[in-house]
Amino acid sequence: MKRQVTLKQIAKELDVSISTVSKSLRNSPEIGEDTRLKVQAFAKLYNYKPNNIALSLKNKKTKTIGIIIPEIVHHFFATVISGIEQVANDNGYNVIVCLSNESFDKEVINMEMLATGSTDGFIMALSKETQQKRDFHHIQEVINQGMPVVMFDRVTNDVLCDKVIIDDQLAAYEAVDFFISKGYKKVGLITTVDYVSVGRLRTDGYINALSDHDIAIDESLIVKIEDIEGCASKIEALLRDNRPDAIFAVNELFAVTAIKLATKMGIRIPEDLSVIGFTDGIISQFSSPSITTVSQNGEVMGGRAAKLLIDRLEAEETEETAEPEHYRTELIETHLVERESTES
Amino acid sequence: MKRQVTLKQIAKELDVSISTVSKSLRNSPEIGEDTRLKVQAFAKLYNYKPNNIALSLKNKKTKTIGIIIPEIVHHFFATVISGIEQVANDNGYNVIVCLSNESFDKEVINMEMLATGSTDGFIMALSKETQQKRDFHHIQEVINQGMPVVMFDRVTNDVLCDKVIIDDQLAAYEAVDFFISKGYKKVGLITTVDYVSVGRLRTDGYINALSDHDIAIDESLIVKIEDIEGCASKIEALLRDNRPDAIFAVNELFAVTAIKLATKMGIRIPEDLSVIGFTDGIISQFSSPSITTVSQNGEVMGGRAAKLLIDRLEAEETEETAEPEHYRTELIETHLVERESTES
DNA sequence: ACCCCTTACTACAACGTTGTCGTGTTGAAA
DNA sequence: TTTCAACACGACAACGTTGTAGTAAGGGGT
Repeated sequence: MKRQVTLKQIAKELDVSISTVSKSLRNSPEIGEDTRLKVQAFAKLYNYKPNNIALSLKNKKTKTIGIIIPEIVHHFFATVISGIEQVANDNGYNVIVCLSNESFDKEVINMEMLATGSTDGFIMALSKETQQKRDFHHIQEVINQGMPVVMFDRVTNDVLCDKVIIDDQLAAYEAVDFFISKGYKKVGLITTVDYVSVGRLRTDGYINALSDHDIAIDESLIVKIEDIEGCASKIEALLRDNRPDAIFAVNELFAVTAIKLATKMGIRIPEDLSVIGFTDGIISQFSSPSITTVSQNGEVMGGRAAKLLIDRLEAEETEETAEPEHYRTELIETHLVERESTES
Repeated sequence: MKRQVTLKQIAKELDVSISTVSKSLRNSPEIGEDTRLKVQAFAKLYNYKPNNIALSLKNKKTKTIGIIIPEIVHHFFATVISGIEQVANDNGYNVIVCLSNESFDKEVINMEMLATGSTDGFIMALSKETQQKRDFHHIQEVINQGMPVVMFDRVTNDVLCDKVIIDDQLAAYEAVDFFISKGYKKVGLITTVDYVSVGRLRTDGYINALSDHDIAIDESLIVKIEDIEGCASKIEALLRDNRPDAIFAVNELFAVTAIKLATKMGIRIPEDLSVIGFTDGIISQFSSPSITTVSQNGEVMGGRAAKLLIDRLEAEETEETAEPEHYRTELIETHLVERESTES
C-alpha cells in the first residue's frame, strides 16, 4: 500500500535536495556522477515515475485529447476512436472519451468539464440535438480559450476549426450513379430528416445524380426517417406502394431494415431489388445477404483528426505567433464495397 | 484567445488576496457579503472555472477512471464503456480509455502511463496475450500502490480485486440444455482455444450439460478456433464431415460464420440446423436469420464495474482503515434471447 | 483607557515538478 | 597568499488551488 514515491521522499531518504534528485534523473551535467548514479539506482529500485498531474500543472498541458461523440455503441464511432487512439498513443497522448448520447446539454457539460484543464484539445462529432438547435456557443468558447478543436463526420459551418469529413454528397452521388449505370430507373432513398447534416448531404447527392441523368425526382420514392423506432412502417409502405428497383439508404441500419422487410414480403435481393447502404460496418458485412455499402473508413478518419489536432498542439508550442488561423477541412475518400445486395 | 481565468487574476483585478477570492467563490462566511458578491459577479462575468489539474494535484484524486480493454471495435466492449461512462458521469467521474489491441506490452504501458496520477482507479478486461502469458505484475503493482482495480469479462484468479463477470459456464450450460430439451442429440461446439478464459468456461458448460444428460462428448463435434482468419475451413469441415443438429458458438462471430457457411452448403437454418451464439450484439440482431444468443448485457456489466470502483474510491476517502480487503465478484445474469436461428 | 472579541480579511504551506539562480568548496593560476 | 573559475549542490519560485493560521481594525463592555 505504499503510494507512488515522490522526489521529496527520495531526497529525504538520500539526504540530498529535491532539485538534486530531479536533476539527477534528468541526467543534468550539474550533478556529480556518483550522486547521479546513486539517485538513479534508488529511483529505479523504488520504481519512481514522475507524477503526471504535477507535470500537467507545471507545463500547462496534459497530453490528453478529449473526444466527444454522440454514442460509442455504434461501429463507426468505435472505429474512429480506435483510429484516434492509435495516433494519439504514438504521439504520447491519451484520450478521454465522453458521450453526449445525442443530447445537447450533455455535450455542453462534457465540454465544460474537460475544458478546465483536463485536456489540451478536442475531437468531436456533434450530437443530433446540437445540430438541430444550431447552438455552438460551447464549442466557440473553447476555441476562444485557445483550445484547438477538430470536428469530424457531423460538423457545422458555423464554427471555424479543423474538420475531417467524407464527401457525403459525392459518395451518395456515386452510389446512385452506380444504380443508374446498371440500368435502374426507379431508385428509392431512405434517409434521415434534414437537420442531420450528413443525411441532407447524402440526400442532395441522390438528387443530383438523378437530375444529371435526367431522371425526375419522385417524392414518393423518398422516405425520411425521424427516429429509428418507427422506421419499419414507412419503409414497408415504400416497398408496397411504389416498389423501386433499387434503394439507396443513408446508413446501414436503414439498409438492413429494408432488406429484412423486403425479404419478408417475398422480394428477392438482389434479383428484385438492389440495395446500397452507407457506412461499412459490422451489419453490412455479416447480414445475409451481405450489403453493398459506401465505405466510410472511421479508423482513417480518426487518425487524420488526431493528426490535425496534434499538429496544431505542437505548432502552438513552438510559434506563439497568432497566425491567420488557417483551418483545414480534410476529405476522406470513400469507395463502394460491392457485396451480395447488388447484382454484379 | 484569453486563456482560462485564474484566482490570481481575479484577485489582482479586484485588489484582494487570492484566498479572499477562493473563499468568496466557496461562499465562506469568513468573507463580508459585499466583497463576496462582488467577487462572484466578477467570476461569473469572466466565466471562471476552477482548474481541474490544480484540484487534482491538491486533492490527490483526479475523478477519472481508467478503462483498459482489448478493443473498442467490438460491440460488447463498446456497450461496457457506455455503461461505465454513464455511471461514472452520474458520479462526477470522467473516463479515459486505452486500448491494448490484445497486446500484453501495450496493456502494461497503458497501465503505467495512467497509474502515475492520471486516474484514481482502473476498470479493465485482460488482453488475450496477457491471459496467455499469465503475467499480471503490472496489475498487481497498481493495486499495491493502493489503486483500486475492477476486472470484467476477461478476468483472472491470480489477481485479487473486484470482478464483474457473467457465469459463463452456467450460461453455456443453459444454452446447451436448451438444445437438449428440444431433443437435439448431436450438439456441436465452436469455441476458442483454451487459454481464453471465457472460452474455456463456456466449453466446460457445454461439456457439463452433455454429461448431465448422459450424452457422450464427441470430440469431432468440437471446433477450437485459434484466430478468426482461418476459422471458415474448420467450421466447414465440421458441417461437412459430421453435421450436428445444433451448434453452440461461444461468440457471435463464430455463430454468424457457421450460419453463412451452412446456408451456402444448402443447410437450412433452423430447420436442418439450430444455432445459438454468445454475446447479444449487432450481428445477432441484424443478420438473417437473426441469431438466438446468450445475452451478455455489457451496459449493465460496465455500470456494475463502475459502481464497484467508485464505491471503493469513496470508501477509501472516509475510512482509512486497512479493512480486510474484502473483494467482491459480481455475477451478471444472462438469458437466452430466442430468435430465428432456433426453432421455437 | 483598557481588554477582548468579532469581523474581514491576508499570508502561507502544501500538492509534485522543473528550472533559474545562488552559494559554498575546491583547485589552480597569478 | 589571493583571486577566480569550475564544480556540485541547495534554495526558491512557479503552476492553481484550498484550508489553516495569522492579523489588522473596530466596537462593546468594564
